[in-house]
Amino acid sequence: MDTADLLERSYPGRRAELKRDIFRKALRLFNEQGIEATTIEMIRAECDTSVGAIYHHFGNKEGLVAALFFTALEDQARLRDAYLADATTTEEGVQALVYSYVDWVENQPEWARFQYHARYAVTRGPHKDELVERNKTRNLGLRTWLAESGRAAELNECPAELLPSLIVGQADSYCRAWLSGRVQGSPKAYRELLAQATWRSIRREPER
Amino acid sequence: MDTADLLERSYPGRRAELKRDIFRKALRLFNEQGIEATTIEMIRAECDTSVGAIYHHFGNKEGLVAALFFTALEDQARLRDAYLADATTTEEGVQALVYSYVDWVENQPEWARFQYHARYAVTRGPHKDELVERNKTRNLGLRTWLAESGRAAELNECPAELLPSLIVGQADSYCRAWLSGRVQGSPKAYRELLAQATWRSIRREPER
Amino acid sequence: MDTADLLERSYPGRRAELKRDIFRKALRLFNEQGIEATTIEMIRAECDTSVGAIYHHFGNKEGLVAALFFTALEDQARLRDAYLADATTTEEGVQALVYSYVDWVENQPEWARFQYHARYAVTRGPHKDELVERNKTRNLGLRTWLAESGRAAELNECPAELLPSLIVGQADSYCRAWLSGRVQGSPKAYRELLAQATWRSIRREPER
Amino acid sequence: MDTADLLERSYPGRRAELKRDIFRKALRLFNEQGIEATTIEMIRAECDTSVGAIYHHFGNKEGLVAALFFTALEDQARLRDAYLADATTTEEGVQALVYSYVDWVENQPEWARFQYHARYAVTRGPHKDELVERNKTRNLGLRTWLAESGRAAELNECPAELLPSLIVGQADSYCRAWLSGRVQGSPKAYRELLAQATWRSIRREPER
DNA sequence: AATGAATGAGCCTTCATTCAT
DNA sequence: GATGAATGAAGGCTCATTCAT
Repeated sequence: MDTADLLERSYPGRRAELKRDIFRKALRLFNEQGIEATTIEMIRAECDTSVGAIYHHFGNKEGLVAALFFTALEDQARLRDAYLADATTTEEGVQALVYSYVDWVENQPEWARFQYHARYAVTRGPHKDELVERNKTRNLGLRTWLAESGRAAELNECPAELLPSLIVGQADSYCRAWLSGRVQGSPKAYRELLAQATWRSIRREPER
Repeated sequence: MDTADLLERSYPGRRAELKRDIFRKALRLFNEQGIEATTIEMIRAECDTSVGAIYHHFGNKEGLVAALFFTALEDQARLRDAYLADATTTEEGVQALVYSYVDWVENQPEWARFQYHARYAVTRGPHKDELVERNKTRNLGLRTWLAESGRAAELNECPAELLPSLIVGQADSYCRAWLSGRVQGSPKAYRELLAQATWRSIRREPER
Repeated sequence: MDTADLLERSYPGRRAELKRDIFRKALRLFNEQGIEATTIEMIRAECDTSVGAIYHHFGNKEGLVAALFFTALEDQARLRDAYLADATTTEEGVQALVYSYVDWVENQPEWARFQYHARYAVTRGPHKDELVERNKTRNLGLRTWLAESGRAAELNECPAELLPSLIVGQADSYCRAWLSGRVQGSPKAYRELLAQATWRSIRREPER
Repeated sequence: MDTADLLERSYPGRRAELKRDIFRKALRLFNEQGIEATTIEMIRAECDTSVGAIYHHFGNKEGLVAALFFTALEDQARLRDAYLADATTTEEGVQALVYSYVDWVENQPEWARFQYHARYAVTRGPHKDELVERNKTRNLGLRTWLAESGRAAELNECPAELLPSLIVGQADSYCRAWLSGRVQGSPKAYRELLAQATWRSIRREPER
């Protein structure tokens, strides 16, 4: 599954063709040049359209960035929820979170890269409220799963606010390194190692 | 130890007073407004100096960002190496890495926050070569420690490129969350939990 | 024929009205204040437009200077080729070159003055290659005429690279003096004297 | 005779060493980079001195340009007057003017090149009155020679304001072409051809 | 005489956005 | 819906010049 599929999934139909084209090209430019360094004119040139058309579809530059960002977040959550649905035990659930994270980044490296850089801009921009709103809805499934009875018994005691970092921190760290080219090995190739390490670090250890 | 101390350490002497003042104020503005959104004029006004003086000392905006960034990296490495020097066992070494990371972020939250955002800019800007160069020298101590005989025997087998993410990923993730205000608990308060989790995830487990 | 005509000839049509206006006003300012001393803001104020419009049409200041310069060169060549077309003998050809040079400078003193000062800037700027290119095409007619059979027999032997200076040097020198106000007499009033002097200096003299 | 000699001649003595060094290096920079594009800082770096020292010796940038310009003009006039002193006939005088012009440009190409570009700046700057003043004194010898009885009888009738261009126009034109690299042949190699052409163009022709 | 940090007016240029066609 | 010329606020940066040391 590649970028085109992701877009077709998010914005289906023939009418939205130009919109999807702008999305695709803007995503590439934002990653290659940086969000601030990418001008509307560059996007216009790449898409062979007019600045007016871009403003017609996305309102303004921040609107385009936010739209891309939300698309990325929601696609990532979609995969996570799909993996989580198949997990029965707590260990399988943790594995699902690590696998889905790693797999999504490797399948959608452009969207992943963009998401890392765009979060800062969107968090401060006029769409920050919409972001908070969407975060809530999007993470409902995850919170439900975490809250299921019996979880606490299988995990080492630890503050709730620490848990997300313990679960996804190592995978996240490696994915960032891979996206920035500091390491070569594909995240997917290490997903078992990452999931096992994570599980060892948070499971409740048997009493001696 | 606060920001002023860090600066006095990096740029000692009376002559460098203005330079240190620009540093301090620019750091704050970059964090508050964002690097791109902070203008030279804002810094000038804050320091009650002239644009010429800023350019005289740092060449240009990118030079100022790079100087701040290198200062942060080197101060962070200084603490890491100090902690590492006291570690004897491998477990203590891993603990030193986690503790120094967490402690530095909490002691220098402004520098830490800046460093996260500035890396992207410096990596792409005209100081990228200097960054690579400095990275090499700065991390010599760490690489030496990691290469010491006996390490492999105490750690679970894993690719070398994966190890840094396993060691520092969880702490890094939590520090980012704390700096951005998504969590409240101080990183230092969790440093034992983080170090233990890390160690459990990478130590070589006894054969059953 | 004045500056307005020259421009209407070079950039015809109603759409180009603003472009022509910028041209006209910029030419005057460049001559009055000097090219370097003329700021985009001065041109903007004079044309009652926006800086953006100037950049939209000419790219940047160097682009505007180059556009003016090429317009001058091409208009001058147009007149030269027209005069040359009517010449049959070699003497008439030389006369055509001197007359057209002198007449053009007097008819278009602003363009002539500008051309003298802009050559230096364009030769060193980013349009230098375009200049070389255009020089070739523009001087095709002249080179053809000079190469016609029989020329050598009517002229004193002299190196080819010296000939242009012999033909146009005196007229050029006087035109510069006139444009800078060092002399009063109109170049056109002296065009016969200049052409005769030139012809005497290069014609093949009868054997004694 | 080269640039160093010219300077030793104009500013003799040991104390003036730094002054001469600034002169030499500034001349080169002005020619290589252009007068406006050369900054005081560039000159300072080249001379390994301080900006203060430059201002101490020349007042300001315009003062430095003017000092260089006057040095060039006066050296050129010195050679011209020396050549003229040896001429007895009118033809020899014209020859002396052409030869001295050509020889000086070839002996002092840097000063010649500079003089062409600096005239414009000095003519408009605060030293313009000094220029007019100096022109008068400097050209006394030339005007005396031109006014000597009998000249008119040997020259074709022509307006006085036209004569300088007739005499020096061709040589000047070729020298400019040579300095700008448009032609290769050394001016000196063509000095006889140039002087002869000039003489044929202005001498009084025998009645038929 | 020499130094060089400091000044600050002013320059060129960019670019998100608008709006008449 | 589409176009792209026009807008103009604002930014980074330069550089001649000054002056305290």
